This record gives sequence, C-alpha cells and structure tokens, in this order.
Amino acid sequence: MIHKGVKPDNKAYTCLIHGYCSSGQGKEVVRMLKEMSAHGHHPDVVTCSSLLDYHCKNGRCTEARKIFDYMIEKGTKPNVTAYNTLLNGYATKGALSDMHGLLDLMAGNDISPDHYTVNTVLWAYAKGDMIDEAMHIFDQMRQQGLSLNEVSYGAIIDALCKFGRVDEAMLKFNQMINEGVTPGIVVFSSLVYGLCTVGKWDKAEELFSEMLSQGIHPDATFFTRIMHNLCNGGRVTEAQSLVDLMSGKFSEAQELYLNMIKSGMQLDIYTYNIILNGLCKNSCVDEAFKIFQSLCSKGFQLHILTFTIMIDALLKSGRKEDAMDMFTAISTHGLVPDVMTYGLMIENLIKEGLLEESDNLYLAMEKSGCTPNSCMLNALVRRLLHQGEVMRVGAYLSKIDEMNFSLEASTTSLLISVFSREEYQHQMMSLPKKYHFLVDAKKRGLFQRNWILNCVETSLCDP
DNA sequence: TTGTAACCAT
Repeated sequence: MIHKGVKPDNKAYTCLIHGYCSSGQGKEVVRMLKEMSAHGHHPDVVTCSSLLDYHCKNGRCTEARKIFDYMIEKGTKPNVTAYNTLLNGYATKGALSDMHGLLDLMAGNDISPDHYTVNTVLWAYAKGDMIDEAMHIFDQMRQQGLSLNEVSYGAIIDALCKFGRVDEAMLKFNQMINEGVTPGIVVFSSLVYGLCTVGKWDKAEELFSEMLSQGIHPDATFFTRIMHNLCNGGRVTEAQSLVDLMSGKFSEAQELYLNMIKSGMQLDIYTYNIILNGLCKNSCVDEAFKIFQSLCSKGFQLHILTFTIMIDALLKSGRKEDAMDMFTAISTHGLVPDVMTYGLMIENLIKEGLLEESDNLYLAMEKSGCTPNSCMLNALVRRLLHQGEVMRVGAYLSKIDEMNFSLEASTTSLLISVFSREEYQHQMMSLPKKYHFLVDAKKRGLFQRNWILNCVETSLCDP
C-alpha cells in the first residue's frame, strides 16, 4: 500500500494493530502506533481497548494504565468495555486498590457498570479471600437486576466452598436453579469439592451423580480438586475417607478419569501426580505403573514427586526391584531425589536388613546436599525400632536433637514401648543422655500413662 | 476494522 503511494488511513492502522495485538507482536504494535501518530491518526476507543487488553494479559497493568490515561488526554472517552478491560487486569493481579480507584473514576465519569464490571469485581474479591465483600456485590447485583449467569454464581459458590461455607454455597446453588441458571462443571466441581472437604460424603456423591445424569463430565480440574485431598498428608483421617470415597462411592469417577486419559485429554504433571497417587492408594498400582510408563515413553516432563509416588507404591506392594530401578532412573530424567525419595529408599533398606546400605544411602543423601527433615528422621527411628535395631536408633535421635526437631507422638510411644522391654534395657545407654530417663522410669515402676504423657510433653516434644 | 471475565496447584 505504502509502496504504491497510498496512505494508510485510520481503518488500515487499526486493523493492523488488532492483528498484532491478537498475535502477541508487541513491537509491531508500538511501531504501528508511532507511525499512526506521525500521520496524525489516533486510535479509537475500540483499538485502545485492544491495547489495554494486550498489556493486561501480559501482566503489564502500568503500561495499560498509561494507554488509558493517554486515551483520556486525547479526548477519547473510555467506554464501559475499556474500563472493564483494565479492571480485569487489576483483578487478575489482585491490585484491589487500583481497581477501587478505577471504579471511582468510572462512577465520576458516569459510566454505568455492566455485568462484566460487576463479575470482575466480584471475582477479584473472591480471589482475594474477601468473601463477604463478594457476597455484598452479589446481592447488589441481584437487587439491581443485573444478569447473573453461571459465572457469577460459580465465583461466589467457589469462594464459599473454599472457606468451608458449604451450606451457604448450597443455598446459592438452589437459588441459581430456581432462577433458571444452569449449573455447569465449575459449579459442580466447587460444590463436590466443598462437600468432600467438610466430610459430607453422601451429599457429595448425590451431587456427583446429579452432575453425571445431566451429562456433565468431570474435567481435569474436577479431578484435581477432588483428588488433591488424597495427597493431603496433613489431614490423614479426611484423606483416608476420601480414598474410601474414591474407591467406593466414587467408582464412577475412577472409570471416568481412566476414560479421559484414553481419550487423550491433556493433563499436566500436577494432575498426573494426583491421579497416580490416587490410583496407588486405591491398590491400582499396575494401572498407575502403566500410566507412568506411557508418560515416560511420550517424553512427558516428570517431577521428582512422580517418582516418589511410584517408588512408594512399588515398595508397599512388594515390588522392590521395580522400585530400585525407578530410583536409579531418576537421574536419567534430569531429576534429583528429594528428602521424601531418600526417606522411602533408606527406610526400605532398613526393612530389608541392609543396614550398611541404608547408612551409605543416608551419607549419599547428605553429600548430595539434601537435608533430612523431621518427618524423615522420625520415620527412620520408628523403622529401626520396629526392626529391633535399637543400637542404631541413637544416631538418628541425636540428629533430631541437633537439628532442633521434635519426636512425633508415634515415635515417642514406640520408643517407650520398645525400651520398656527387658531385652532392650541394657541397650538404653546407647541412646543420647536425655533419653536415659526411660531406664529410671522403668526402675521406679513409673510407667503410668500420666507420667509418660508428662515426659512426652516436657522432655521429649519440647526439648 | 476492531475490544472485555472465573474454578484445581503435590
């Protein structure tokens, strides 16, 4: 066009800018803008919105704001879409004060918010854990008759579920149905997740069935949210309940996610870790192993946790050779074992009676720069006690003391029960000094429950 | 000639 001597007009520039924005060619956008301005053209409100969106999507709200202010300076009045775009940029970043400032400006310029505006603000609050503010916006929307879609309901329901306010979330769910808004996967996903985490298994299952009967299939997010609980080590009882739930009441879920994998649904390593762990914990190690191998053959980038999950499962199902192979394969995937991986392997060597090897692996771990944690050292002490290897316990107890860790309750009680046995009495002195009271206690016949609890509290757990 | 949104994270 230019070569033929035709001067591009506003329309031509605008068209090009939109193209460059949507294909992410920022440099070209800037070049076009400069050229445009040099020819005396100015982008209109729609083009500016494209630019705003372009910058916001790349996390550059400050840049976006410059364009917004430039727009006003040049006399181009931002419309509701322009405001919404920038508001969304702020909301995504969690820049709530900037968002509030822009809302004030919007009100000052008599631009009425639409359902995009309110949803964006509602989402920003939900994301920022400002649940009551979100609820307030939600009620305002309803009062003002602004359209409430699945998105609006989804945002509020999810936020309520995250905070365990599942009863309120269920009220919103019923409300949306009464208003003729059809819940989709997001709403079901949030509610089933929420119900599971508060232990309302029956209700969760009921809702899951309802979801399936409506032809809504669980997606990766759904499984991630539900199965996340399987890995939630800190809440053993709830995790166990979920294992039961998944293997029993949620048998449809198991089938469905296997089908999903077969149908080529894209899952990331995060989801795979959870699925592999879920399968392993439900005695489906073979199935998990197959998935693991297919991931390897596809060249999928694995995480050390993927190996740890598999090694744990293989060891627990007695496949020690496979576990060993997997441990040695870690480095060929460009990964290094972490404290959990080493812990499992060392514990297994102790279990096998290969004490030299276990010591060597422990040293290798330290040499590799991997620091033992409290959980691992406690597990090793317990394993040694279980195997009757009391002479080796002292070294690990010393490490626990050196690193200012505490004995876990299960370790303490095992220690007491093992050393109260006659056969181990004479080995008590191999323990660090602070544990010698166990001998005195035995001699004085003080092994009453309260006394032990007192010792545990004052001496062991709080050194 | 053209523009705007959400849920999971070992």
